[in-house]
Amino acid sequence: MSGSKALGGARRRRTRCRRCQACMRTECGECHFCKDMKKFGGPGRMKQSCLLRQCTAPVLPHTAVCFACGEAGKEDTVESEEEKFSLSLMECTICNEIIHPSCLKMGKSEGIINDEIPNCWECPKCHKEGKTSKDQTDGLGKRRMDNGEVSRWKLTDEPPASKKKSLSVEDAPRSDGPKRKKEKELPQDSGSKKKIKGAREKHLKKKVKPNSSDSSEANGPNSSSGGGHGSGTAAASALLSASQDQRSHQREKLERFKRMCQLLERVRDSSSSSSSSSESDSESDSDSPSPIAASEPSSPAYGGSARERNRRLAELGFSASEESEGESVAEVEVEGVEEPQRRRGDGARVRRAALEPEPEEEEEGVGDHRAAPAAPASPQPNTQTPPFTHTHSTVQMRFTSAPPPSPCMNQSVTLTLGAALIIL
DNA sequence: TGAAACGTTATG
DNA sequence: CATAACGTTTCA
Repeated sequence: MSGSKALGGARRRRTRCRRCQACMRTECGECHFCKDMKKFGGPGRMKQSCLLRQCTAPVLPHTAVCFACGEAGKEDTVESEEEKFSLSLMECTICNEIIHPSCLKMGKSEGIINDEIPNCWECPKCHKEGKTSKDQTDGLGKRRMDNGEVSRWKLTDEPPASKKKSLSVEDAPRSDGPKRKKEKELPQDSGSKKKIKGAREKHLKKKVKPNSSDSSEANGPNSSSGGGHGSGTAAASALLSASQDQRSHQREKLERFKRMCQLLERVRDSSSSSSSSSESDSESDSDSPSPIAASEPSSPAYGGSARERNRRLAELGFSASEESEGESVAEVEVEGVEEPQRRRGDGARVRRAALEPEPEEEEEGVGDHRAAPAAPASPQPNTQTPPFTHTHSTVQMRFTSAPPPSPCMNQSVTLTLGAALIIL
C-alpha cells in the first residue's frame, strides 16, 4: 500500500471496451464465473465476468482525467495522429499515473507504448528511473499492476500448459467449503448436474496464451462436444477471413506508427539517453537486446527479409517482431506451426509497440463464428461457445531511445517501415 | 500458488 | 439505484 498513489480512493480501474467481440458476446453460461452469477442460478459471490467475455482491450473509465491538468482525454478533438496521441490519456503501467503525453515535460519518445491495451504505456518518467513493471512489484510491495494489470488483461502469456485440461469436471461451486464470510445462499443444486464434460474453463483465466494454441485450445471452453470435426480448421478459416480486415488495419497502423516515429525523432530532444536498453530487457527479461539475435526466424514465410527488417530496426533503436496472432494476419497456419517457442512470456509481457491512439484494434474475426450459437442471447447454458480467439496486435515494435547511429536515420526508418509495410 | 471471495468502482 | 465487474485480499 504504500501510498504511492491513490490506492484507497479513486483507484483507476479499467472497464470493458464494449467493442471487441468478447465484449459483444453473450455469457457462455458454462464457465465458472457464469455459473456463479445469479442469473445462472449461482450464488453470485465471485462477481467476475464470463471467461469468454474477457475484454481484450480494456479502456480507461470515462471519468479518468489527466494527473497533471485534470482534464479528460481530448484525442477526439484533433485530427492528426500525433495530436491524438498527445491529447489522449495514457496510463502508465508502472506508476499508474494517467496523464496526457503533452502534459509531460519530457520527451514522449521515452515512453513505451503498449499497444495491447489502449492508452497504456510506461511513462517516460518511470523509464528514466529504470523502473519496470516487474521490478517495482516483485520487491515486496504488492503487485499492483503486475497482477492487476497485465495479467488481467489477456495479454497473454504462456499458459501453464500443464493444467489446462486437467480438471474437467469439478466446477460447481456448490456446497460449502469456501465461504469467506457471508454465507447467504446455499447451494440449491446439489451435485447432480455435471453436465458438460469438457468444461475446462480454466484455461484462459488471466493470462491466456495467444498464438498458436489458440486454435487448438479455442474450443476448450465448452464445447464442441462433437469434437470431431477439426476445430482447428474451422477456426483457421474463420480467422483467415478476419485476417483480411486485419491486414488493412495493420497497414494503417503501420503508417501511423511511421508518422509518429518521424515526429518523435524530431522531438527527441535532449540527449539520447543511451542506457535505455537495460530496462526494457530486464522487464521482459527476454529478448535480448541484441538486435539480431532477438528476432528469431519467426516465420518462414517472411524469409530473410523479415529478419533483415528486424535487424535494421534494431540498429535504429527499434525492435520489432511480428507476433501475429492466430487471426491477425494471413499466416495463421504458419504461425501455428512454429509459434510455440517464441516468447517465453514472463509475467508481464508488456510489449512496447506501435502507438495506437484509438482504443480499438480489436482482433476478433468479425463475421465469423461459424460455430457460434445461433441465439446465444438467452441465458441458457447450452450455447456452444464459439472458438474463442483473441489476439492483439500483429506488429509490435518497441522503440527506445538509442543514439542514432547515423545521420540518415530518418531515411532508414522510413525505408525500414516501408519494407515492413510491404511485408505485411 | 491458484482459486474464491469481496469491496469498490463504473455505468446504465 | 441496480447491476456488472475490476482489482485486491484471503483462503486452501
